[in-house]
Amino acid sequence: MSRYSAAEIEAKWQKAWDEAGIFRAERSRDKPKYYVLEMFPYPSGRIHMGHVRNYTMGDVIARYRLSTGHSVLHPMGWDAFGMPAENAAMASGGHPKDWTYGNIADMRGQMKPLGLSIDWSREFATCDPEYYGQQQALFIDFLEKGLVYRKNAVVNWDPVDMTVLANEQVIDGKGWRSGAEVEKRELTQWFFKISDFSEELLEALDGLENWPAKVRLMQENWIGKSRGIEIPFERTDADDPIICYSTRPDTMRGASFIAISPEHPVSRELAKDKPELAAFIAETRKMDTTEAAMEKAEKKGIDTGITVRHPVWPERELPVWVGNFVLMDYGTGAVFGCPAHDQRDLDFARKYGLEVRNAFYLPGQEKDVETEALVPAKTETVVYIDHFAGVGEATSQEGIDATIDWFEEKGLGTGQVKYRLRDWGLSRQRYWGCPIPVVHCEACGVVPEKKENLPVELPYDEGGTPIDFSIPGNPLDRHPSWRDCKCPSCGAEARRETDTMDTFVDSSWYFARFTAPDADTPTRMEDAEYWMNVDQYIGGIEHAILHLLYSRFFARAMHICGHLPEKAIEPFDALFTQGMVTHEIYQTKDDKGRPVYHLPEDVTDGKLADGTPVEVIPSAKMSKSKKNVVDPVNIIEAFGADTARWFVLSDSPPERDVEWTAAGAEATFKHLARVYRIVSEIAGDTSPANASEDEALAKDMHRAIHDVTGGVESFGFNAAIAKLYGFTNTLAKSGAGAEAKKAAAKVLAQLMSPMTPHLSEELWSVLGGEGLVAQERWPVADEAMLTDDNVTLPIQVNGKRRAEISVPKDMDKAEVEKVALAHEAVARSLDGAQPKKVIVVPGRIVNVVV
RNA sequence: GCCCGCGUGGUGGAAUGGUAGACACAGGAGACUUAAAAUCUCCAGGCCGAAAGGCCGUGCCGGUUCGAGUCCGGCCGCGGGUACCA
Repeated sequence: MSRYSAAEIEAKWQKAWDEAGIFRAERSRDKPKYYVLEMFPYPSGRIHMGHVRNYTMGDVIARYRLSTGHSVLHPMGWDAFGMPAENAAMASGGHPKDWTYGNIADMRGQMKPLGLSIDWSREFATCDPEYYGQQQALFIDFLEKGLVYRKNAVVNWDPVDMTVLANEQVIDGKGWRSGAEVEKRELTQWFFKISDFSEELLEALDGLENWPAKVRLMQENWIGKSRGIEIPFERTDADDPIICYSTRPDTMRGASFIAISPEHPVSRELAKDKPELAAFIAETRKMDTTEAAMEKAEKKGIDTGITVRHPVWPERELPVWVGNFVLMDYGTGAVFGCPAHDQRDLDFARKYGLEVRNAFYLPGQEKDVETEALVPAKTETVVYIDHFAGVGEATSQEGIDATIDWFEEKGLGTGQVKYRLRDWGLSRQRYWGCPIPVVHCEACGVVPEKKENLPVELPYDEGGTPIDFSIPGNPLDRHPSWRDCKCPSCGAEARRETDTMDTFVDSSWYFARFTAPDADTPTRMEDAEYWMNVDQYIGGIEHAILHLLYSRFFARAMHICGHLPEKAIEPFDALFTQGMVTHEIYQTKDDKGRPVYHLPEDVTDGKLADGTPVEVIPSAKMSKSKKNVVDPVNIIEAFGADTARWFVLSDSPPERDVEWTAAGAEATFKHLARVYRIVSEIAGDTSPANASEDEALAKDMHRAIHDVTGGVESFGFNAAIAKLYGFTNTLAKSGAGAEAKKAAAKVLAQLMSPMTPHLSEELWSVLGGEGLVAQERWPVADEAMLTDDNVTLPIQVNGKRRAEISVPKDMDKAEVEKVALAHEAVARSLDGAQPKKVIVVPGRIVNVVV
């Protein structure tokens, strides 16, 4: 008997699968299809444990479906455009294209030893001109259907580097490289009309039954449907009213000011003659553009000096303020402030000495708001104070509805349904992305490139001179031979659009492209018809909103343009969001108390070489800066892919984070070596049959089939693996005859095969199995073998467990009650008291209530 | 700030509202061995107790229920997202 050599076994079986070509996805008339997809990786250059976990989970599903007789599509590609490639080129010379394709080759090389059941013939990268050319064709189709348009929008502008910054590149309001204070700048940019689909994207969430409820809820909140009202407030100094939007118009009595956005036309107009207002607006332009920064920033405002009339009590004049917290993008860019019923308004009012006036009280608590705003839930009952529509005691929702009705009847306002979801700005002022295929012509305006001229390919150099990425800004802007072109419509001199597309565009339709990666149109209908939808999509929870929402929009838009069948407008039938892989970090503090991280190999017995004690912090997200990255390549070299695969599946439920531990990996290897040993022994066993032992083993085997199958189908991989440990232990100790043991061992090899495919092939062949276990039909549990004649019932007295009885499984309730009450431990704990009630849950529990 | 999660032994975790701690790691005891490694067997939530057994226990406080890790309300801590990181 030889010992378990992962390296040998894994190379051998990967070659066998390759030669048999069993993972090539083929359309089949007589097999059901199954499309399993993991979110494709960004080619950073190294695979990490998170990738191993993600792709192993997908592989378990893909291999399981292969063995249940499906025609499986399990592809892999690269989300290859993006900032890091440009940053690398900026930092160390070189070209984003070379950097990216080099990384792809490296990562493919690191990934292949994992033994994933991927159809590599379908591989593509989003930076392949064949891919982004089709994306440009989609853009032109979207343009034709009115799904894309141009408007102005603000970006982060670095005034020193003269370049647009991503939010990530803005640190504490300053440019990450220049350190200059970042400004907002307005540019004309392209937008997808995703907001036209707000209602549809919201409603369709209900149908996504196999998505996590939390993801659907996050998307629902993101789309943010609200019913409110637009109310014009008459200006005392001018004709045009200021229209405010409110979802809580029932608080109207408490309105004490109105606040408008710094971008509001009225703000701009008034700023012309008011330098201090202009200065305030300029100041707000220095803020981060992120929502988090805006919300957390101190709420500031400035009195414009103008006033408006309260729409219900026109004698009340309300001051108009410009507030840095009012968003121009949402509603009308103007709100009325009701300090008594909104904490932010209250803080604002206290700061600037504005009036605080209640619109309602809580029943029986008639007191005015002082430091804490009274913000009732919509279902909560309040007592309105001289409500104009005569509402007294009512829930807030009733108050809101009555208010909206009253305003509409009087013609003082218009009920409105609004969505928080904004249109998707796709323009990026960067090189390494998909060029937006339009041309700007002085005579014809914005003209789409002709489809026969696609792809509009990124220039690699400029007339043989390499592009210089060390100069900040978009190199396409200073690339005349690419930028200057002829108008596709009139042929006059024109300028190519130099903005490229957001990388979210690339990842919004790749799943569709995988169904026909060689097609000379974005998709090929017959392939899309066969393979769509993705039956199981797997990826990180960090994509719960943007990527998934954009993909849902894209699928709809592609359907409208005839690139996807109607059934594919919700492209992902089932979604699973997996957790991260974490690892402990080794930390000391420098003399200023800042953390310093250390590599594991520099730490011995909790100390550095110089004796400094090191603090060990568990469960930190793996990152280079924290020096806690475990490279899967090292693990595969030391223990083999099967060990890495088994470990990332075994130690935590898939939706939760898993902590990588060296000890855990070693223990996994020992376990796999043990299975190899046990099965090798069984293969040479000749013991005679033993009826009762054979029967007992068979029962355990069917139980294992049942539990492992259930685990694999419901993403209970860790639970499935626990069952496999149990079944291995039973098999090792079983006194059954050789035939029964061999049968059980073959089933063990099959049940393990989605997780440890190489070892399973080896076990299968050692046991004399024919062909590849990867192609073997998945075993089916015999229901009759799963039940026992007797059940063990715990007996509780007042909810505390006191005894246990074993009774026939079909014994009737009265009989069970009798047996339970007769139990000595129950009698002791009753201590002569008469039970008030006895609850018997058949097959579950008995509870005696005293 | 706002939205969404998560919190169970020394550790990772298991548990359709029904015996909390399956399975595994680390640990302890033993077998085998000249010895070590490897392997095998057994023990193991905490406290009290010789044992039988008892009490406590799923982040904290409260509620619903015959029964709550699980459902509801309120806190605390951690994580993800927050529209130009992918």
